[in-house]
Amino acid sequence: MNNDQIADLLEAVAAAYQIKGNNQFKVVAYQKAGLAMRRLAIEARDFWEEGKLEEIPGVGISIAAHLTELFAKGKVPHFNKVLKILPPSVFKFIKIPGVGVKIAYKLANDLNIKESLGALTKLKKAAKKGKIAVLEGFGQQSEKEILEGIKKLTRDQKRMTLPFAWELAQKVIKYLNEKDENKKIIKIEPLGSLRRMSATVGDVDIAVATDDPQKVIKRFICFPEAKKVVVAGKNTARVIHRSGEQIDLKTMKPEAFGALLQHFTGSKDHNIHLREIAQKKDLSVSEYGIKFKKKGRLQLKEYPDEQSFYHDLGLSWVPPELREDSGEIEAALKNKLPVLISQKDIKGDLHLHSSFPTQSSHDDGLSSAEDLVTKAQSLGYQYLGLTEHNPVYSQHNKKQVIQILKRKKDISDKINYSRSNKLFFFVLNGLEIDIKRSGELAVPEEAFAFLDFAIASIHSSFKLNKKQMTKRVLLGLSHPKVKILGHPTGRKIGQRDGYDLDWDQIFSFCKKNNKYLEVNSWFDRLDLPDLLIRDAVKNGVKMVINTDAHAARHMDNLKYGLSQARRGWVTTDDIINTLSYNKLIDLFGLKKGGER
DNA sequence: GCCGTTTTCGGCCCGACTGTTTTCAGTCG
Repeated sequence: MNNDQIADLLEAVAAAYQIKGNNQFKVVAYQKAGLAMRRLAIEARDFWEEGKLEEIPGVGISIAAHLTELFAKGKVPHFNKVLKILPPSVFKFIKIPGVGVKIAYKLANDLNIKESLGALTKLKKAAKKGKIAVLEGFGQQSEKEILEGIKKLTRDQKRMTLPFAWELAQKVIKYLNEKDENKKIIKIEPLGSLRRMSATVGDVDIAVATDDPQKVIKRFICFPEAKKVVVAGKNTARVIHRSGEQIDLKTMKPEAFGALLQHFTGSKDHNIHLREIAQKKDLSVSEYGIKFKKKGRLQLKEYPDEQSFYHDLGLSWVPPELREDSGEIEAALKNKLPVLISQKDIKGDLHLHSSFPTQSSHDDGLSSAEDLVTKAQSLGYQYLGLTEHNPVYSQHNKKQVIQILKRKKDISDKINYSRSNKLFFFVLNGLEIDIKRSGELAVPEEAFAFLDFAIASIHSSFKLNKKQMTKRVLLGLSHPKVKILGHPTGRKIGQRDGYDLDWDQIFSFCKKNNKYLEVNSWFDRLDLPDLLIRDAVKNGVKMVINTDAHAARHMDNLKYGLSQARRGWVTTDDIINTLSYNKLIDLFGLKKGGER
């Protein structure tokens, strides 16, 4: 059983306890334990094998005992007994927005829809026949909302990738700022998972600090790419973008903007933890500010910015990317938050595809090597790595591959030696090489002489089991010229999960042999994922943040990989492309002496 | 059921919204 399945189980038990009317805190405890499972980057089974289940936050003596039974025997009779009271359809119903466990349970029983299969269709039918409105506790309105909820559910199941949401938000912000002749917008910021730079985003939420909310809202609902205005209220508005995505705007007077920004940035768990801390100090926190007890009465204090808000709770300001309640609050209380990496620390991009034709089975890039260099210089970099795909191995013999790579090397040599050294810019000649199913690299040994370094990546046979896949990756990484494991999990957001790897083995191999895990910035990869980045940091494994650009303009995407690194608590020291050119080639064993 | 630099017992986040209600329960973020 993997972590997500265990989370499903624990949450189902929580739901059953809720229906049974058990202690609500017991219910919450199971929900928390479920969430903790979803957050683990390492399998809970591994914790069990090491006897460390109780080290998972939210897992205590009792749940640990149940999980132990689960791993040892494959089932937990106690859970099965508890779950018997819940018809399987309930778990379909609670996915409908506006329907929680209680309502789902009532619908399942009163309408006699117990099976999971076809449950939503049956519910829809019942609603259309007016069978819900007549149930006790329901009415016309709730029936209508359930119908709309089902519709929304089918539409909403796909979350946006971070880059899509980010660019949409920037468009709205730019539009609002451009038309703001009277400077009504004092501050404007994205909110929620978007501001926290989570890899996927549900809705685009934007906050504006202003003294004239009506003017801003009037402007907002005229956004040319909006196809529908849902609501335009006094302080908030909602439109539907032509892509179908929802965009919310929230306004607040500048004096109180800090608490609003903080509250709606979340995460929910971060906020809950903050309020627990506040409570112990006899304070009460909300989106309006902090209430202090004064002479027995509560008095609200407002905050123009987040810094002063966090300060009054005894914390240093927490970067949004860290606000997941995964240790950042404890660190902020001790003023020991890490200094996160930022764009200015990046000295080069080591995963770029130029238009040089390597006769690969994958895509060539669209921009010439020279154009990539120009772009890199405009970004303030000192170097870049040209890493086109290897020539397709089934259609080239050794000699042909070497010829292609020789011509490829000429291009970087020409750039490196034809320019004035005063420019202080260098091209590393690399290659992105497929790791074949067997673990072999897809280029002949002799070809490596023409390369400065290589990235090894998996582009096929994703379904090997964990043991085979780990062996394959480690074999691929073991060549001395291979320095980087490209997009290490192989996930494609919204399309496929990553393949199964034994991360403990990968981490210790990388650390021992100076191999570097890539944080790939491509929009639907964002790979390594944030949780694994955090684990890599904890294990002392160094990484490289690359764009995998197939055109010069894609080199601007580095911010997305960077954001995932920040979510993984990454500092400059953890990332090798923050090194100067000389230090980098030293690390790669390429010290050439002389002017380079 | 979990958790602890005031606690191993006694607590456990806050406010808004909504619909079906006669004073509130359920859901959401």
